[in-house]
Amino acid sequence: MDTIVNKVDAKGRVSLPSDYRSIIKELSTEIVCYRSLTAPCIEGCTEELLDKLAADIENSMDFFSQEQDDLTNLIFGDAKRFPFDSTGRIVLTEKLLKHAQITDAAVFVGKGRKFQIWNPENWEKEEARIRAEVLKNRPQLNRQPQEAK
Amino acid sequence: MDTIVNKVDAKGRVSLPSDYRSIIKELSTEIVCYRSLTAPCIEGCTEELLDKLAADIENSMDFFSQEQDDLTNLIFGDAKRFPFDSTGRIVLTEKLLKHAQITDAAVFVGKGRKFQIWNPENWEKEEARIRAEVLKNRPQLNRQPQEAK
DNA sequence: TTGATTCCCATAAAATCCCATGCTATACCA
DNA sequence: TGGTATAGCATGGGATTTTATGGGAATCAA
Repeated sequence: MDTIVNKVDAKGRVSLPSDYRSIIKELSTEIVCYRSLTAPCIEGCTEELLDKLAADIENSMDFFSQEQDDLTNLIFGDAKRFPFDSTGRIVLTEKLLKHAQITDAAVFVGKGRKFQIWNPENWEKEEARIRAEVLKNRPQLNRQPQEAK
Repeated sequence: MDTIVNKVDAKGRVSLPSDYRSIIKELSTEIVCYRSLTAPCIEGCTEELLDKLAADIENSMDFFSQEQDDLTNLIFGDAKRFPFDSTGRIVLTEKLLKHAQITDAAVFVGKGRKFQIWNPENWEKEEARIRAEVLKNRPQLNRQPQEAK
């Protein structure tokens, strides 16, 4: 999936890029979005994926554990269904937009079975950071001679 | 399922958020609420889920244990049905409101197949606590650069 | 009767739907 | 090859419907 920039209008509406939509549409007509735990962006996925995550949590821990309690609170307390209409738009909430610092434009970034929505400038920086990180950790990928330390 | 803040009026009435309602409505027009065992909040779910919870408790513990007895007594002794009217409101009892320290506003927090109702300030603190806790226990989730050396 | 609880209606605000428009990429034809 | 028609998409604006919430009437209980 490509990274795509779409406008966010005054009502908070964004078109879900059609590539993203068509993948989901086989299953349903809605996605689930929540604030990323680790980055200033929105994450989106299908409800199936979220259900699976919940089931994994339930199975991997003691049923009455504090940790499980915390995780389900965090995930389901934040996640919300976003049905998209016939023109393919969803309406993001204030909470999500604020977390991702999105005002009038949003970048969709594919991440396998989920995707992220970023403020365009933030994504630019993040992408640069990721590139630098990858090159640092895997120098064999870098076909340029290593001049700098 | 999101977290949603609604007002509690002088009669103790609260609107059950429509997202919550629509999920339940397929089955019935009422929910079951009880005081959380572990937190200063109200828990709510369908009657079906409560039955399942009871079965889980029985399976996960010695059938004759004092512990199981205590747990089932606590939960079922407390649980009460709350039908919601045509406008989607329920009327919470003094006992529940007091336990959750709720006066004039209540936040609904989704929790998978059940949900919790909190005093807004208490939830804010709880959410912060959970986020910190989860990030601490799962450092691999934390992609923030490690500045300290 | 009095106090409390339940039901019903009214309203404002917010969420949702629908249609119109312009753009872009692709296909098709000369 | 170049030019044009076409279909799909993103986007804007307005109309419609839902939802939350307040107040009051009706019902029930003590």
